[in-house]
Amino acid sequence: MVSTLKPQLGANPERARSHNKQLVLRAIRHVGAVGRAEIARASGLSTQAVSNIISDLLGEGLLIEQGVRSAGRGLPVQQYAIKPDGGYAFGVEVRPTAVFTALVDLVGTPVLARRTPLRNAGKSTILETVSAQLASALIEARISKGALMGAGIVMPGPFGDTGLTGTESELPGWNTGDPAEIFANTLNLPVFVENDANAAAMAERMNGVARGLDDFAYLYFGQGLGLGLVQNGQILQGAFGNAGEIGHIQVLVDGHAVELESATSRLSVQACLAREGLDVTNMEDLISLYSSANRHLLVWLDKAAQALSSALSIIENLFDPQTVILGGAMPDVLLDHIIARTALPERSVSNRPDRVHPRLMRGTSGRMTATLGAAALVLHQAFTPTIAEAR
Amino acid sequence: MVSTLKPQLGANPERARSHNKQLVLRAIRHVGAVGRAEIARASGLSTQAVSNIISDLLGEGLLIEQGVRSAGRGLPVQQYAIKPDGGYAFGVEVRPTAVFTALVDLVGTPVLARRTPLRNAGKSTILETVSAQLASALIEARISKGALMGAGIVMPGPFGDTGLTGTESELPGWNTGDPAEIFANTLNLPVFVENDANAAAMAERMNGVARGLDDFAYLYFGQGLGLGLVQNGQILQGAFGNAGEIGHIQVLVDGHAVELESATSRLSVQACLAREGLDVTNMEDLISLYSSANRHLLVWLDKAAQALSSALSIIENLFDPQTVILGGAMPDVLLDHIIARTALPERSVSNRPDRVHPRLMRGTSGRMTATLGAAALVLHQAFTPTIAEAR
DNA sequence: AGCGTTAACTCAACTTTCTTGAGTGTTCAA
DNA sequence: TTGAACACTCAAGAAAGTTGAGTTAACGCT
Repeated sequence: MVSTLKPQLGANPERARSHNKQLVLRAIRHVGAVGRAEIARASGLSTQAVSNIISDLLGEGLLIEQGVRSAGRGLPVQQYAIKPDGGYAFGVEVRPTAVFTALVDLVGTPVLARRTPLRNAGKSTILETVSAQLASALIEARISKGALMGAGIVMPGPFGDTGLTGTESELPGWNTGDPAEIFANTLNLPVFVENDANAAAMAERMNGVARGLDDFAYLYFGQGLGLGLVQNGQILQGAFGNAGEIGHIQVLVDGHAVELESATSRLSVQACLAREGLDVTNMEDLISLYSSANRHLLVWLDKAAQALSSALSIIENLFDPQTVILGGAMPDVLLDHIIARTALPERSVSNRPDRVHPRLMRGTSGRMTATLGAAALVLHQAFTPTIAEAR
Repeated sequence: MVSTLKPQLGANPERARSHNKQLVLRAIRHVGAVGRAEIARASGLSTQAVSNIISDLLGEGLLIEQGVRSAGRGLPVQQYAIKPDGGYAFGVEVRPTAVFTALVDLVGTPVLARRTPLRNAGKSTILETVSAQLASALIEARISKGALMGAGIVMPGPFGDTGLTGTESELPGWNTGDPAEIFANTLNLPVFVENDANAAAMAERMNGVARGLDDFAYLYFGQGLGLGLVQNGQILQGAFGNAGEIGHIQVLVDGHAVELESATSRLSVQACLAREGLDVTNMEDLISLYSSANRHLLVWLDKAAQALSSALSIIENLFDPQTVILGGAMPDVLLDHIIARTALPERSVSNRPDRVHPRLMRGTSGRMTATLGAAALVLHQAFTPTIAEAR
């Protein structure tokens, strides 16, 4: 009867300070090196307040002084930058056969990255493996656990019991309990869980082609095809955390309606080439097929581009993003080929003359994208002001 | 070279207070009547802080005492509620042939609503008409201008120069300058501009079936078909304010790909019936055709439901909303018919057993939906905490 | 019926953090 | 050479939150 109040944070001095700290960090990260006055103007705070906050952050080892810049008249600007070893983030990508882990510093540079095969895909095996990898990563990088700000975990979605469960690539045993909580308890760290596409999008935003973009979409070629949506600088998660399940929508290829994922994904290209007797298991195989201009691969690429054009129309018209990024487990040359061949829909809100970004861009590809993205989730959190965050 | 800092507000005492005030108002609005302790728990503020804020809000005439409720042990709760005449919002919907206006009180109850025909669709004519309507509305309702919190304006999108311009129903002369600013200067009020679908979605969230929902989609039957997306309680606007342009995406009807809007919109049903020699100009005509079970109308409804099923699959899988609402310029009986006939996609993240809301619901329909939604934009703003709002 | 427990709310003192305004040092331009 | 522009610091003051003790009212156990 009594509808419960959704918790949302009020502002008290402590939270205000924390909010402002993150605001300052974000501003410094955004431009690499800035002075206090500029931050003050952008944030609506007094220079004094910014000065105090920066001196705090220096004390916490999150910032370093970064020389002076004399900009026209007046006292030269004392600039500050993020201190790379001010903190670290642990990124984990869980797959049915292996766990990928990476350690990333505060500016997003990978310190180490590793692939660990799994004996089995059981929940406890995964938790043990991740724990062990975290411990050994800390030792290898000579970092204290206190310097770890958190862990990002990439797991195959969708989460919970949906109409899409029962499909391939699922991990058993994770439908009960909140994965984030389970990992948080095991690792004793703040944990953020996302799917591969969302994580990849954040990686791109932290240190890739989407740097500084607040509204974009990321199409992630994985086992299937995932969509990561960033709106206003935040990942769009949906009511139950399953937004971006684009793989199952219908698109047109050669006049026929097919599931998008069946035309553009790693499984799709493997299946297509397997029908022609070609056994492709890794990215190198694909690259060599492409460099030899394999006809079947080119046909597949053409169909993938067609499917993508439909998908692009939907994404652009529904989200009106600054750009759409393509990346993931697909060689760069193939992504570039697809991008070059994808017809940019004319009837689209994105077809505007005053664009500054291309409508379709290639992001970081390769096996570690999502893992680094997992770590990027932690960094994102560290650089995002907290008050008024609803969840 | 120097990338500019995106302004984002830091927290100072003044803004913290304003944030907290809105938080308290929102909490009270959400449940109708609450006590201070409960708000304190939900917001993470002390009861003392909430008490102080409430006494402020009482002084400003935004709240009224709402009796005591004895809930178990302890001192009975002194409850508070929004004071209806604590403020008013003006809603405007601009169409090429007429301007719709409405005055709404702080709890969302319409005080008056009106349709004013336009001599022409020129910019100055519109501005004059809206100004005049605002003035006369204040007089008629005996409200001082000071009690007006702002104006919401609904205008046909998309905004700016896109691949979709040059189509029907546009207003000339609004592509230069920011419409919000122009109206704000003319009316001398805070102004919020949105398209019809977004406004309707907010109306539904304020006082309709989406009350209390933070993640949902609203399909608005207007001239065409628009999609209003609410994510985390906020309208999803996209990078250039044109998100939700769903009318032009391709869907399948009887195995053929067509533009969604050509199968489900007012223009579509009019065109379809006109081909059969039936001239339908208003909702009453449609209702009588429906009650006489007109074959052509039933065929159209069937196709609309088919198209909608495709659209629903896309919306659900991309946004993972709590529910999808149908409303707008279409009679309730027709909306209900369409909803009953729309196949709910099985392969959808929304097809989950633990749902609490239906996947498809009917919202408020009728000519004034978007106009009331325009006013709801103002209310929404009044009830939304401000710190960390990025735009 | 009496009395201890529970819970909402208030009062007054205290704390945190921000702002303000005066003052310092550096640079550029007239 | 001088003054304006600008970044930054210092110290005092102001705003808004928290804390802890005290008050009041309802419930429930004896």
